[in-house]
Amino acid sequence: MTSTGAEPPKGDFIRDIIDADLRSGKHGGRILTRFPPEPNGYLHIGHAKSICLNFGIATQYGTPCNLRFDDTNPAKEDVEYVESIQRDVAWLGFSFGERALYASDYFDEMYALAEDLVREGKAYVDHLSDDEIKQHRGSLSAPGTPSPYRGRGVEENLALFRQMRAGDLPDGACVLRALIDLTASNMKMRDPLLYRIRHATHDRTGDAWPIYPMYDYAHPISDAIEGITHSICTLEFENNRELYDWVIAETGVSERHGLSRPQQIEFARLKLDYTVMSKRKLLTLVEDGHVDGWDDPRMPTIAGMRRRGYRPEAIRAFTDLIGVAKVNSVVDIGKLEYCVRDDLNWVAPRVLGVLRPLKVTVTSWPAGDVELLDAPYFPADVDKPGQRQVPFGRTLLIERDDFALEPPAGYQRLAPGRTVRLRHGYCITCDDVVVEDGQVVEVLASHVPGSVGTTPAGVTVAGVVHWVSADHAVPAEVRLYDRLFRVARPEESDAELATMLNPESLEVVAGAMVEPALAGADIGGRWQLERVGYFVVDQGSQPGALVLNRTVTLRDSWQAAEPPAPAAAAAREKSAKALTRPPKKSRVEFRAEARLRDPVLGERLAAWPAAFGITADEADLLTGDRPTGDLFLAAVAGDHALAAAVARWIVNELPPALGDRTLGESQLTGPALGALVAATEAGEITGQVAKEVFVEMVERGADPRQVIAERGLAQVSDEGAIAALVDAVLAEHAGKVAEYRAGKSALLGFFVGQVIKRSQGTANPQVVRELALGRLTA
RNA sequence: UCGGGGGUGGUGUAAUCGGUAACACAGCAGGUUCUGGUCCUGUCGUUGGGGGUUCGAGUCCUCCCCCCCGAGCCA
Repeated sequence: MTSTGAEPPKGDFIRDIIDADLRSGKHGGRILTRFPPEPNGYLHIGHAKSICLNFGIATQYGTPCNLRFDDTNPAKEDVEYVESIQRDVAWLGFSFGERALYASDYFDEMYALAEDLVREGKAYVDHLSDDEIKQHRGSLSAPGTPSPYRGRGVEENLALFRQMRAGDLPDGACVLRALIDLTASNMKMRDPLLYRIRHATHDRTGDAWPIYPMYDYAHPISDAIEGITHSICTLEFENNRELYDWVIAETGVSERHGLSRPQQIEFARLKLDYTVMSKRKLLTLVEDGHVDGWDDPRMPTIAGMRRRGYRPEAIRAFTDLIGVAKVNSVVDIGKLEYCVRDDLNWVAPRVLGVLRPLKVTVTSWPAGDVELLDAPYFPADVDKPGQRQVPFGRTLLIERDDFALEPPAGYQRLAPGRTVRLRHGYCITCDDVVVEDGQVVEVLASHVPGSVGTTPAGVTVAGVVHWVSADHAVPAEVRLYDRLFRVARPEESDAELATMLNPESLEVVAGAMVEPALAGADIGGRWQLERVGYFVVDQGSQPGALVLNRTVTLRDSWQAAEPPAPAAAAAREKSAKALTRPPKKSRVEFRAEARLRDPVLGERLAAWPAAFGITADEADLLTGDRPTGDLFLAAVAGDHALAAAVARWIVNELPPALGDRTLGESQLTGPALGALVAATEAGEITGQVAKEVFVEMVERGADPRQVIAERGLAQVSDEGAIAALVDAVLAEHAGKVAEYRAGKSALLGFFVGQVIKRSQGTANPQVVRELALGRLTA
């Protein structure tokens, strides 16, 4: 059993970063996250992922998580949304302190900081129109050109900005732009807009502001003011990170508040099969009447899922299940459904209800007689108390699908002459049927006396079916929901949204009959109709007019054979963008150009393969710049016998050891490298030790011979010494030895690794391998 | 190299330093069962491709391929 979400959250790359920051004391040991929705729509399952991430981290590290509305664009935002968002976050099970926060609370400080930027010459007022600004921004491959207003003096800029703020200027008259770099390859850095004029009434600040900050300005400042440490957002903001850092650095906002600077971290947003996630498309569905509002049970909104009967526990379990990463991916909706079933299984009482009734007359049962049968609300494996009584009489209703005149192979239900168990009741045998217009309209059956709770000897039941007593059952309207779209990836298609909708996403069943226990069911109550599915009592349900929404079907391994999974149908066409993308210049070409500029490099490329016995590929890599080649020459010195090995070291081991450093910044010298390679080639040290020493040579100019001598790193090839280590390791891992002998030969690497580790890397790996192999096969 | 980010079974996510490719979903085959539910068991994957370094590569080097994001006064 799983469910209840008591398991510790899985680790992910974001938590790894946080743990590392905690260890290094980067934020003075503080952790603070935030969830920053714009109140311009309802929250959906994708937001739930972000909410569970941010609030989940907060819970895990024992810190708060801020709910902050990014309310910087009054034209699009509405209080209806801020209310729904707070309701949804709370429903998901998270609290956000005393109250929600608002970016608009920081408008004063944002403005003051912007004035400072102007004063420092880091921002200017631009009068270009939006079209002109676009033109001047250049393109992905062409640099931008300065606006004629870019060189304006500080005083003039300040006066103009104050006019903007005072409301003296009409919408669109001008904007405040950061003065950064119009040639930046990151378009976000080409003098981004900071403020625009909007004479609009804001839900919270009213008419106090005729100007509003842009996201790229407001967001980092809001984070910094609140002391957010890890500002988690989705992948499409990767390009914004440079600007995020610029705003925080240039305004000095963190320092002004005595706080560490927040770090933006991006993760892949959630995509789900058979639905759409963009607010615009969801809004279209609502506005065009394809669904019944934001909380339509087919909607992927939190409100929709709530009305569908999902519990927050299931949604949290789902977000745990799918994890967090930087890879764009599409989660199949079956995983969500799995989580919902796995959750409901433990909490939903079982009752009987028939969607499409077929009349059964128990001819052996006296008319008017009613027996009350005890029926537990939960099966034994759920182990929860509670039971009710279900009335049994002469006239019953069973599911139309549970009777077949000609049962197909494997059919475990009622058919002429067959006996089935009525769940919690008697076994009945079909004796005859009444047919009208080719349709079976009634089954005539006889009950097996004494078959309640036990199956009498000699009776063979074909299966168990659900039923209700016709005289006692309660009518219900049952709404069967299915996936909203019939195509797996509607958002990747150019087709009209409406044409991709699943016409069977909602089927209203009018004539359903459920057992009397459901008559007074509370709104929001979750039930399992046995063998049918999980249901929730709809908010529109009334006494005498019961309405049930199907939350999710039961897993059905019987019908599963019918609908084949259309997995392959989701084949994607190459994107138009990818087709027009210009080919990238490769590193080969880059090195070739360097050699064109510097003839010496070209000469080296031509001469070295023959001169030193190295491959053409190695020569290519060695001759892309001077320092690399110089290092090679210095290391080889006069000893050409070492040349090939030196080349391999420089090609394969130098880049990772260097990391972000350039060769010039490292402490590595040619003679030292030559000595290391010589020692390695001579078998004085193992390759592993050599790599470790190499790192120290790069980092602090260590002398290889000295390090080897001082630390006793000489290679050990003595079989006796190694054998002792091998035996010790094998003895310690007797279980794995058995696995190895049972055929798991990949374990050899594990044993070798253990022995080498134990020898501090000095054991001759070939000898270790041979000895280990010998012992294991002995 | 326009810049940035990615590529592990059908799906999602893992894999300390280079040392057993793991967990879950789905699928398939069984078992248990008064729900064709639950539960249990088994089964299915060598990491986008080539080359290289290494005793050993998902992990390091290299070449190639593919995908995503970026030119809103949206967020």
